[in-house]
Amino acid sequence: MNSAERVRAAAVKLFAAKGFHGTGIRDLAQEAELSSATLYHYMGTKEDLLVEIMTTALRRLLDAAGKATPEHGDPMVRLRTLVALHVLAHAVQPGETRVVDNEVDALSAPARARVVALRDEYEQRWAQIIEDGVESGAFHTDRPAVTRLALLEMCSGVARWYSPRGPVRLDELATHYAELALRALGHPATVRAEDLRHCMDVVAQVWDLPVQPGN
Amino acid sequence: MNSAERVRAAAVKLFAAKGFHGTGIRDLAQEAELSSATLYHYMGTKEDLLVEIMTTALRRLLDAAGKATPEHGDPMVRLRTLVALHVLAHAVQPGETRVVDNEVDALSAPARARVVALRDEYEQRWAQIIEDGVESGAFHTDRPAVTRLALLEMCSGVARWYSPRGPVRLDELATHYAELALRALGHPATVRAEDLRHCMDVVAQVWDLPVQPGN
Amino acid sequence: MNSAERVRAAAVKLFAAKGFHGTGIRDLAQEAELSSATLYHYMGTKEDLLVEIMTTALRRLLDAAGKATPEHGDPMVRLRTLVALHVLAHAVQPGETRVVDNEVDALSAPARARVVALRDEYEQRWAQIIEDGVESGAFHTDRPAVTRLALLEMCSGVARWYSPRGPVRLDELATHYAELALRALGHPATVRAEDLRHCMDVVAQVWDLPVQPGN
Amino acid sequence: MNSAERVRAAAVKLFAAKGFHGTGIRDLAQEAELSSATLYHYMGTKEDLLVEIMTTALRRLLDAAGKATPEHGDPMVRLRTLVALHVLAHAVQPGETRVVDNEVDALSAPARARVVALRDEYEQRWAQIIEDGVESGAFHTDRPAVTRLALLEMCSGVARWYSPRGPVRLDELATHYAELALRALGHPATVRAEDLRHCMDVVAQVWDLPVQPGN
DNA sequence: AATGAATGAGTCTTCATTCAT
DNA sequence: CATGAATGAAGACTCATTCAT
Repeated sequence: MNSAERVRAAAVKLFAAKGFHGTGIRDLAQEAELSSATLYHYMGTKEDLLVEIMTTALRRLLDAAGKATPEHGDPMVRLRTLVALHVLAHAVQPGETRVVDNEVDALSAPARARVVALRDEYEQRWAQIIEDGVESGAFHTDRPAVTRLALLEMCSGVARWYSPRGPVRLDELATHYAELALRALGHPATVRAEDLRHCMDVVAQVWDLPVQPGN
Repeated sequence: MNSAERVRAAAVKLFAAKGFHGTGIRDLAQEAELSSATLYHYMGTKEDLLVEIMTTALRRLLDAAGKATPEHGDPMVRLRTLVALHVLAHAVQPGETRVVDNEVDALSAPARARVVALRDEYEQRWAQIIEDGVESGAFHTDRPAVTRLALLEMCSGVARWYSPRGPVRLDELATHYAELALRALGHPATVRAEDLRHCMDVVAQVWDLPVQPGN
Repeated sequence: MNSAERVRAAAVKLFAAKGFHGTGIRDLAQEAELSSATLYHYMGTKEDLLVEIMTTALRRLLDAAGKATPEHGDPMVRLRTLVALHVLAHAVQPGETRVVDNEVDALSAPARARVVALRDEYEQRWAQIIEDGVESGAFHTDRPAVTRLALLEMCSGVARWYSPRGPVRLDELATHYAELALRALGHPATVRAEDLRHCMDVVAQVWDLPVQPGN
Repeated sequence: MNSAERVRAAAVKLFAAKGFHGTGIRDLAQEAELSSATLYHYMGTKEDLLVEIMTTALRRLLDAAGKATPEHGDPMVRLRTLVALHVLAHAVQPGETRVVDNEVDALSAPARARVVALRDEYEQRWAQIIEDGVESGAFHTDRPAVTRLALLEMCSGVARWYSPRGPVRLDELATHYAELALRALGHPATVRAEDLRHCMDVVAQVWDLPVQPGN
């Protein structure tokens, strides 16, 4: 890992653990094993670093969502895929996603606008799928917007507690959440690991993970 | 509202909006309409203020949970009550709960230990009810711990988006979430507003809210 | 002299001696006998301090010019008065005027615009008098604009070398420069100290100087 | 223009425009289109660069003064020549002269001593000519030292406003200032462009300018 | 009860300069 | 000849906190 990567990794780790305002430039320097002046060879301002982390994470998520879920088709299939994708993304890069979820308020107005636009674009996918499913009679909920927010929060929460060293494998996690979401939407289907194979492949590709069968 | 209350309210608002580290003593003073020196008549250190806010919020939640849900009895009833309580608490005092959820890392070690102990005590109630429900056959989930965390995150998320000025009334919100939770646990029951009457009374009492029928 | 005044005096002294960029906040603090943090009770930013010094100095000069020289009347009388005023101002507050003359480039664009506007307003007085004198035949110069700039630079230069502890008294200085200027404009008049009495009174009043006869 | 020259030109431009302390090594590098590390192939320290610019400019001025004005002879002729030379030097290399005039305070003590010695040597020429003129009855002033300083400031000021793209040609400028100076010294002579021919030739030679008749 | 004044330690960031490549 | 990488010191400015009044 070179210096630039070390800086970025340090920022993700510390911003996630202590928050943007709780992380000093000296903390970053120490974590990246550089002097605080050298840090500035590899970054603009501290905020630039935050923006870069956030936009990269969100772009990857959007990219993965585009690759994993078709625009049209069975809402149940699309939803379970999107849920699995979201959960896996949060389990696989908990640092980045915690930063995205918690530090939006630390951004200056123009940067915040850009980040929020990306996030809204992503959430629109959820809204569309739920709407389609309700229309087709696959999903049952009398407050689709509330349900969408509830499911999003439920899935994002994974980043706050999941550990790959715990007893739950990634495919189990994804399967479980996909099923929770379908149940919450009043859909009777059961989700099996093989239903999410393509989704896991996309995740492995977008986030440069070694394919680990049974993970 | 007297000075001491204004300080507390300012802290809740700003800690929730900008984070503990993102909020300066001068911000607090301005929000509370006091000089920064005067602030120190009504508080100890900035961290003391944070600790007080967190422990008060958690104690109230525990208190309310004790009053609203019996130790034993039908797990379905207990769960829907606890979910409703949790959701209402987060909707009614979003500032406090966001602080509790987001700023634990800002605490020094000893203070953090105390706060986490309270939070664990509260979460243990969720664990117990889910365990009881699974044992009795009321709930169906093969990963009770995962499900518990998923539901908790889902319900806590309310503090991040709910607004009393939006189209969703509090009783609708509570009912909706209670039903989402039961569905996720594989329970067929439907939840109606009158099922949560007692719970709403407890909330109104514990958080000193005027009882607003139809809210 | 209270703290706020000490800060201002320190800034004038050091900005004049070492330039704005050459003066550190710590230099100011040391000169004002305050800690560098305490400095910020009495000022905004370092640039605010500079702007305040400049605008105050220019406003005083404009004020004095308004009081000492009539809008109309004999150009020779008006010119010798304005020259004397300018020279005295530069001799009496050399720090302020050196800052005004040398540090305009250190200002940010909006602040610079304001300061330059004041300076232009002042220089317009010179232009008007010279124009009037040329028109009336009192002055002779085939490049009034060049002559104006030459005289202004000549007079402003006083701030760079004059010392009240030297052999030249203030009234001698003013008389001498007034005569130099009239000669340069091809006017035969001789200037005597009593011609400048009113002008010196205005200076004493605008800059809060004790009236020192024979100075 | 090679790299070394580009560095020097960048320094003159930026030191003149923003001051020594207001100019960073990175500014110089950008202006010279080099990396900041490469800069150090062509210079010693930043201060060395400043000293070199100052001493070169002053040496040229001294050199030109030696070539243009005889040690003895008619004070009027010598003065008008020296004034013309000074004005032309300041008009032709305004950057260098502004640096010399404004940045002496930025020098360390030993460097300052050397630069000031050169400047004093040059000013001594002015003093000598004025003294000779007063003695011979050609000039009339009761404060020769004050007059000398006034004239020097007047002439040096040219560097602060003259532009070759304006309406005033160099020979006009020189003629005008020479006449202003003579008038200020009470001398009745009129100065014509051809009186300064030799002086302009010397300037063209010392500063490597293409001889542009009518400039 | 309230606050203006004060500050040491801290903030993020830039400085001029060096050096291995 | 050229430069990316590196840094200790310094830059301006803010921090949470205390205390005399």
